[in-house]
This record gives sequence, structure tokens and C-alpha cells, in this order.
Amino acid sequence: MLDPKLLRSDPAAVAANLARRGFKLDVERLSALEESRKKWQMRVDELRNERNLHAKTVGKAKAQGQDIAPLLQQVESLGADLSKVESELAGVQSALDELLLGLPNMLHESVPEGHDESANAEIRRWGEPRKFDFKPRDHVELGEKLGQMDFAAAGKISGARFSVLSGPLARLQRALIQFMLDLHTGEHGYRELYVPYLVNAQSLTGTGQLPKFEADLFAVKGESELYLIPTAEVPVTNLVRDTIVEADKLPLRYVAHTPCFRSEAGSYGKDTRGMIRQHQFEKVELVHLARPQDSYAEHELLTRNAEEVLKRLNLPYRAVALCGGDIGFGSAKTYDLEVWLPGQQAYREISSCSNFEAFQARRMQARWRNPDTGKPEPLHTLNGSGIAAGRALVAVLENYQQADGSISVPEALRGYMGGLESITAA
RNA sequence: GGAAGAGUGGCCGAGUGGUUUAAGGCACCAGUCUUGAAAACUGGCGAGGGGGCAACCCCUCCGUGAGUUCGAAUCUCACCUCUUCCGCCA
Repeated sequence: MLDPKLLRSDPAAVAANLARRGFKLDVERLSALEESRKKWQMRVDELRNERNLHAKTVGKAKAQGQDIAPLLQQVESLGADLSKVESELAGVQSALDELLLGLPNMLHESVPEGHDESANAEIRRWGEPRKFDFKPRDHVELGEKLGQMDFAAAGKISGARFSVLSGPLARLQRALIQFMLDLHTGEHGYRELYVPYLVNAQSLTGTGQLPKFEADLFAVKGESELYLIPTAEVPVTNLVRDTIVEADKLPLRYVAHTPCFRSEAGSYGKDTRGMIRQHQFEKVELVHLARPQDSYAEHELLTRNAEEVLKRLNLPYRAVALCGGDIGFGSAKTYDLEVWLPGQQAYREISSCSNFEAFQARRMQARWRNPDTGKPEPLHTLNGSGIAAGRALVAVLENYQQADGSISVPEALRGYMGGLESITAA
């Protein structure tokens, strides 16, 4: 949610910023609703005040043993009047809330201008794409040839966009996850978390998936209204929902491995082959909760920590700053990490690191106590994949493939693979 | 799944229809005292919305939502969460 004070005081500036992402803010509708809200609010306050004053008078009269019947007569119609204006206010308020919850975050000034991913700005590039003396295969061909990646079986069990891994390949994914968790907890100072995979609607509203993106989520059938998490960002960030964090506790840096579930509605025809875009995938997520003045330094740090995973795995990648037209709904600034995939001859997203500033914090009432003002103020939330394990598996397969279709195990993972150096058909 | 109990400010906790303007304590902040600190004492100390040039004033918030009432932290209903006991269970 945007700062309501800014929205009221300078809607034109907000509209200009949101226009950079191609979002048209209806300033007239907004200010009309706001004016109407104010009008009804004042009317409601007035009537309530009247009611309260009257109730006190009645209380006093009764205490003194006076007859209160004439007093009660005086306010006969007040209750009806009040509930009428209260429902007017509630109507305006819910329309306003709906509008506010649908507004994307404002962009940081450093976000590149542009309409789509072609305008994203490359920030840096690391590693040299390997030269193959044979035609590199893609991960599907490699995995199926090894007999350890089965999309047909997954299709039978669940449907499209799922996969079954077996043997060393299944272990390789687990090794990647373990390696990442150990790196972030052991060397980068993160606290590891285990969190629920099913969350309520309030949590998803807090991080911004609801109400606008319900179609991207899986909901479970049953009495309680629960959703499968699309990312660990949801349960982890919501840890600070409705809390006030003491200043000396910040920054908080959390890492969690979870499966992620996405309906991928609207992505029909995109990445239908292989493990790139699945309904279920594994991810190690980094979440930072920071003081506002530190959040951009934290953003750089978080991104570097994610990059370190790729460096240790010796996977060539580049970092890009997403432009206004490509950036996510709640983010003020996002770096994507794109790993080189020889099978596609392209850099593909493997991590997305975003600073949400106070956008999520306002939605979820996550605050810190600012020692300068002594007041609770919204803190800043950040998150990034550190990194997506499913796609990391794809990257390892394609980058570490040998001419005979075997996969050499990256040095960093061998300890997690029982010393295995090469994955061969089994 | 069954039974009983509970949910109050940053934290603990009193409050069972009307001077509640939510007692008291802890923590925190400022001051007095002190070489300094601690202790003691004095004062301050929740969040959000609105009005006013201002001093200041008004509204809302006691798990959530509905209801009863002139008036609800307090009564009623539903739901959520927690605790204890029983049952079942990885």
C-alpha cells in the first residue's frame, strides 16, 4: 500500500511515478472517494459524539434517581440516523480500500524507464559461457536420457507442469538446497526458518498477492480458506505482521527453503518444456527486514548473497535491473539474476531480488520503533531467491553436461552428494 | 473429535451495563539527588482517523465479526487463537 498521506497531499506526483510502470492512477476517482470518505467520517463522528454525550447524561440522571424517560425520547431517531451514515461511510471506505489495495508500489528513482524486459538494464555479468565441442543438450534431454527425470510419470500423477526426479538427480536438487542453506546461514549470517506451506488470505494480502493476483494461487479445498504458498516470502515476511520491532533488532535476515506452488495462469504456451516453469518447485528464499535508511544497502547485500550461490557453483550469470514496465506489483526496485543456459543459448531468470520499501509493511502493519521520533513507523521489507533450486538444477545439468550425456557434479556440491563426481545413466 | 477455561496497551495484569478519561506494575524517556552509575523520588509514556491559526477538541480501537441497549471491555450469538484434560495419531 502506498503512503496515504502522500496520496492525499500530492496525487499528481504519485500518478507520474506510477505512469512509469504503465499504470494509470485515476486521480479524480481517488480524490472524489477521499472527499466523500471525509464527509461521511465527519458526519459519523458528529453523531457518535452526540450519542456519547447523551448516554453520559442519561447515566448521571439515572444515578441520581431521576426519571430518564424524557431523555430517552430526545434521542429516539439518533440511532437510525447514525446507522444510516455509518453504512454510507462503510460503503465509501470499502471502495477506497479496494482502490488502494490495487495500487502498485512507487518506483525507486534508479529504476530504468521502459515498457518490457527489453528495456531492463544489465548491471554486471559474471563468468564466461562455456564453449562446447559438441552440441549442448537441454536439461530435458539430459535428464530423460539419464533416466532420472520423468515428465510423463508426473503427468499421469498430477498433470502438466510437474516433474518426477529420481536417484542422483533427486539428490542433486536436495544437495543444491542444502548447499544454499549452509552458505547463507554459515557465511552470510542468515537465520534459518521452517515455515507453513499453507497460509491464510490475510498473509497473502500483506505481501501483496491478494486481492489482485488470486488467479496465480492454488487454494485448498476444505472448511478453512487456505492457499499454497507461491513463495516463502509470504510466510516469512508475515512473521512481522502486526508487530513492532525494536530498532536494535534490525536488520533481520532470514533464509528458508520451501516448495512453491503457482498456478501459472496466463502463462499458457510459455516455457512448456521441462522444469523452467512448474506448478511446484523448490526455492531457497532470503528475506530482509530493515530500517528504511538501510534498505537499499540491504538490497545490494541480499543480491550479492544470492549471486554468491551462482559463483560457488561456477555458473555464468548476469544481473539486470528491471525496468518500470517489467517490475513486480509491490516492488520499488528489482534485480533479476539470469543464469546462462547452454540448452537455450540464453540467460534465464533464476533469482529476483526486490526492495518493497514500506509497501508490504503498510499492508501488514509491520513496524519498527524509530528512536529519532520515538514512534512506530513502517519498516522496509526485501526478499530475493537465493536461489530457485529447480532452475539451479536445470542450470547445473546444462552447464556441467559432458559429450556422453553424463553430468559432472560441481565441486561445491560433492560433499552433499556422498563424494559423487559424475552422474551417469543408472 | 469431545469437555472445560482463557484472550485487555511494548510486556504483565485489574476491571461482570453508566465519572473507565481502562487501575496497578514492569520496561522505556526526562528531571531531582550523585564525581559517575545504581537506588529512591517527581513527571511523562498506546495506535489510527478527523477538526482548528493555535491552546485544544472530537471519533475509533479491550481476539475477530454480528447483535441487544439511550449507553458494552463488561450481556447474547458465531468464528479465530491459546491453555488444560480425554480420545485419536506421524
